[in-house]
Amino acid sequence: MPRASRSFFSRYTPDVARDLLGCVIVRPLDGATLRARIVEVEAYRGADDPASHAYRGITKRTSVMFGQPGKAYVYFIFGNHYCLNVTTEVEGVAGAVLIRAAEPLQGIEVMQKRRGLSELTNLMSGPGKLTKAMGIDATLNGEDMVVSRKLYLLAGVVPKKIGVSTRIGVSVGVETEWRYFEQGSPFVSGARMHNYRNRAAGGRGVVG
DNA sequence: GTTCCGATTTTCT
DNA sequence: GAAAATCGGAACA
Repeated sequence: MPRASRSFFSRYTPDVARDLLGCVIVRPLDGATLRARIVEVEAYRGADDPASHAYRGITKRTSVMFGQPGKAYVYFIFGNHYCLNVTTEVEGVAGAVLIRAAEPLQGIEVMQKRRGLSELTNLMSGPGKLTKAMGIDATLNGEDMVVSRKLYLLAGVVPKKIGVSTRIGVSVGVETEWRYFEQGSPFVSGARMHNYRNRAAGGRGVVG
């Protein structure tokens, strides 16, 4: 499979998010090549999306979201965790897709060692877990995934059954259903029950 | 099984 | 100074 191209990312963010399902993250690390298939994502935009970091415009942190599409946007959260996004939309327009969960494919022993546990369904079932398993941190912020050798994406086949729901862990923009996941996959984020309870109960629809 | 809670630090107001 | 696109562990049932 070829890499996802610049034009793939240079589109309306929710569309890119949905099409990223089934794509493969590649991360050479510790003498191995880690690979994982994306099963859960969320879209974030700009001025029209109060849940987005870019809602209030360009800052030092969000400048990557306004730049060229196809770049890694990595940020640090809650004192412990990194989250991996890929930028979208044409240059000058804010957008990014948060990679929330993936299915381990290759380099599994390295991931297990990094995470300190062996259960496959718990290795990358959440944005913080995924970055820890793949050794992704702030040094990769701004990395161009269209050409990088450290971190990139291979085009994949979008799953037949895609679930849609509201985004997890946000306190504003809670009614916007921009979370997409492979329905029935055991690798999606278990996401605390209380995150779903008053919302979309794990998704309600099939799109695509 | 579910629910609650604290860690820890960057970024922006 | 407050909030944050989270996680793992502890408590309880």
